Amino acid sequence: MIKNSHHQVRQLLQERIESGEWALGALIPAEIDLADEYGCARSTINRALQALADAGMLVRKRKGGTRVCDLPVRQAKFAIPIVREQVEELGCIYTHNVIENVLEIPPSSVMTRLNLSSKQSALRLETIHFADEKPFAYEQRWVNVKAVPDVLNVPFNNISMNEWLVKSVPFSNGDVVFYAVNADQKVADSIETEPGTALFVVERTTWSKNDFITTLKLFYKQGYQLYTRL
Amino acid sequence: MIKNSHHQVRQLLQERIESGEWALGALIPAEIDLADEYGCARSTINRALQALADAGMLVRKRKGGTRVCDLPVRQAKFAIPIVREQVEELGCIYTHNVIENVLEIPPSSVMTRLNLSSKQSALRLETIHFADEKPFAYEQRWVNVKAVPDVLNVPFNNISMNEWLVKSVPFSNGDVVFYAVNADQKVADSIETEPGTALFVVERTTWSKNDFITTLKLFYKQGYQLYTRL
DNA sequence: TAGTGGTCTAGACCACTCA
DNA sequence: GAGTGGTCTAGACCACTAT
Repeated sequence: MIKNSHHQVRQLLQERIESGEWALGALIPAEIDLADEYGCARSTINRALQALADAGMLVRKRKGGTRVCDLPVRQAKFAIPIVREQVEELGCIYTHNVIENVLEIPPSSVMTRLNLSSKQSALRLETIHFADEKPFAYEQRWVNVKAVPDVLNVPFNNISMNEWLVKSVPFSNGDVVFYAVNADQKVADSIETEPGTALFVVERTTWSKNDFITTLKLFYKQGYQLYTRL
Repeated sequence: MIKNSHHQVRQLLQERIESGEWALGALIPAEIDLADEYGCARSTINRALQALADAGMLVRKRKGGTRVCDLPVRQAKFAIPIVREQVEELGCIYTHNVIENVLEIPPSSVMTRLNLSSKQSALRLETIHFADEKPFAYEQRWVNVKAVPDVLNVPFNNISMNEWLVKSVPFSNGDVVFYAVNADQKVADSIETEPGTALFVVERTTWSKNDFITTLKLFYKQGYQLYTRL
């Protein structure tokens, strides 16, 4: 009767789903029956089934029972990395260069994103990230100094703004957008490529409780790929 | 002493982390102590802490105790959608047009990805996806017919290959790569744009148990953005 | 070796929702 | 009303690992 562990039970149940023993949308036995079949407590079955439901393989309803998901959704989970870590994972040495660092009134698009009123200024940063002294990515960032006043006193020689913010405002929320864009002259110059080159762009805005912290665009040098697993 | 539910306990604990009450890397009280403090069973605390650890906020070790994660990793989860659903979410009518559908020996790059030996042929498909009759994305796909022989008998007028595969081989694994590319002449023609335009590309390979199923490239029309939440 | 988290159990009660 | 999953509890044992 195999070992009782929710991991093993989960694995066994998953195999029964993948093998097609239970068709898409089909009702599977109730927790008590499975507990009996596998010779374990109901709560062990419950943990396994909840995990499979989290993974999108099952849909559960009280009284309605548990069904195999009829419209399987492939979902991917990936980590939004710090640029330095991406570079170092490639086996390269990371450096960066802050080419702009000014306090000024942002354009209205940024004002909206950071939820600022019209008179407030914000910190504008432009940074080039290097891998082995070759340009890797170009970053345009605005920081809401009202939300993180300390930012004005940090010297960004050894640590990038990205990393400093992650450590100072650790568990913020955010949204992320990925898209492709043709490099304009300015971006092209920054990462030493031709204008018009297709670049992968990440746009990110983060906030914490009620304060908007920062918004940024990150233009990766051509050839960059974001990889993930289903 | 508030209600006992792992959801509520999780929320309360999360607030203590976000507020900075427990610093980055700091040790937090043991499960038993927290159970005592919140007046609930240890297993309730355990569920809450495990959830926070899953979310990347805590790191747990036997005997070592539970610590706030020192290097918070922002992770995002998103669903890999079916193109039809993406189009319909925009409020547009979805149609598609299969412009190629041939059985032939694939190039070696595809052969490797599908784990085929050199003599085996595979199904090559090219599809244009439309939103309100305007091109939305262009798809190049190879299908391993040995893994899904039925595919040869399916008429792809009403259902796209993507959807048929999702339903026929429901819970496959896969990897996904995102990047940007300049449109070549062929792709540009397919989605009615200029060569050189920066396009967002998704490359995906899926497999199930031991069989490789399909590999594809999806070129989205300019302006497409992939959105997600941290 | 001792303290911590990981897990299982048996029983219980409740919330939801289908018929 | 009855059957299902959601959750809590108290107790137990084990696996790991810091000291």
